[in-house]
Amino acid sequence: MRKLDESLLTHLPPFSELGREQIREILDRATPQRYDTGDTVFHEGEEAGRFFLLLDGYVRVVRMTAEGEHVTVLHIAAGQLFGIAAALGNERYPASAVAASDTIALGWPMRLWHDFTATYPGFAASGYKTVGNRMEEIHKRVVEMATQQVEQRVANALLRLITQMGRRTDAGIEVDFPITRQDLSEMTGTTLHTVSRLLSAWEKRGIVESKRKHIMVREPHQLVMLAEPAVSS
Amino acid sequence: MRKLDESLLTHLPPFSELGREQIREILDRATPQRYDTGDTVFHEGEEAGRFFLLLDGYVRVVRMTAEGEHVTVLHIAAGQLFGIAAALGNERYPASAVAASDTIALGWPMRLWHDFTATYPGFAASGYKTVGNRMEEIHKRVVEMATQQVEQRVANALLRLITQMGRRTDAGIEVDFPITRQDLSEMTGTTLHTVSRLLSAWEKRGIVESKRKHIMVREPHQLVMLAEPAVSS
DNA sequence: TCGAAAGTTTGCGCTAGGACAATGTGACGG
DNA sequence: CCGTCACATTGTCCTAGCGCAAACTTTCGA
Repeated sequence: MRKLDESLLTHLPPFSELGREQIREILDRATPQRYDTGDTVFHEGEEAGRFFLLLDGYVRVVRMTAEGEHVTVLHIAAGQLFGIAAALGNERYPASAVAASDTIALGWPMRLWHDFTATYPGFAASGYKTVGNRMEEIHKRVVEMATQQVEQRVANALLRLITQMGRRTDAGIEVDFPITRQDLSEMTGTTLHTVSRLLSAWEKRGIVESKRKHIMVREPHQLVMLAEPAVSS
Repeated sequence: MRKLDESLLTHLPPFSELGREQIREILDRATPQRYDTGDTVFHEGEEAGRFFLLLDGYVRVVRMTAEGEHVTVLHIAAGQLFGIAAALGNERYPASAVAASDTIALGWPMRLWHDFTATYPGFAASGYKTVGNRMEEIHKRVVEMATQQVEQRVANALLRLITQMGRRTDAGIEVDFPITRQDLSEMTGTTLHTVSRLLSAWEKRGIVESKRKHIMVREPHQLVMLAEPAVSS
């Protein structure tokens, strides 16, 4: 296997303060891994043996209920750490990680988490910042689920997807990985039927455009309007 | 003001590994503070100037929507750290903290967070563990809100309250701080009316017993049954 | 090239639970 | 002791959105 290039990491937050040799050390201990769309990187409840950096693609963080229903907690984009259970004092992964598109990740044995945070300046801070951002995002989810209607939640979910993992095209912004109505319903706590109806309605109004597994937002601003709670006055 | 006694902290996780003198140092830098029921310890969005340890009482972590609705994210019991924004790389508090009962807390300037984590063994780990537990709890909230009916959510919320902050009495387990239907509805994303109806129904069945601002669970096991998703078969 | 599987759309009926409204009741300050 | 306020209960109505069901379409493997 050929050596990984240092440029992979140099500009990423967890490593941006580090020198060439330090990055070399880190890379030499990493195991790169490919995952196809739908592959599971790790399972909820499994012993947290490794932590990861997503180099390319997208990963979905999913929890499953006793009844087998899936709930998507958040999405992770390239450049971010994930599976960092150790940062939170967990022995096991609290949720599953599933590749939302074909992805490449670097993995390290979890015991190195403590080495890395102790040794490399900025690494710990960056990791905790990541945790903080996710905490913030999940808080928002809770508030949304507690206060908003389904249409607003789906609009918000879609807006989040295009801002965080959208691909700009000449016709609008497209979600950068294959996504089904079912996926969107698992992000918003509704059914694929309702999502389908909403997307159909939005498509009629020219706000979105979608083909099987692809969703493109033509009028983000319109979607923002839909995402806001209905004004009564 | 008289000196705080070291025994306040010795057995609490963040400090359990520390010696007498270290605890003394920590206490000497703390500012104790009383809060009456309903007082706000800090506001969402406010600059995160201090972090706290709850010595006695209960604190509610609340977020507010643009429309002024409150959503209770979680509750904190005595012995726990809170307002630890710095642990997550936040400059501002991501939510408000409101005293759910008369409480006493110790506060430290936020810059000491870094000193404490660097200086005192076990302190950092304990703080991150706290964050991890809360993350886990919020995950569960998201899953509940996405998959369960209102009755199940309220039952779950009540179960959580009596396990984490319940007071055993001879007639059952009582929520250990004043709590209204409104409060419970803000924890579960429903209305106070629906909560009232549920509690009335449960009271008729002898599962709970409630007077104004007090809720006692007589039959926790029955409540557990209600908290589980309806079995169809 | 064809069939099956996966994803999507749409119709219809029903109900959980929200909105609105009115009344009841315990607590507390003057 | 009384008035007021905060909290609680309950009834009635109504609709968002789920469950169920059927049909359609795209993709992909044999």
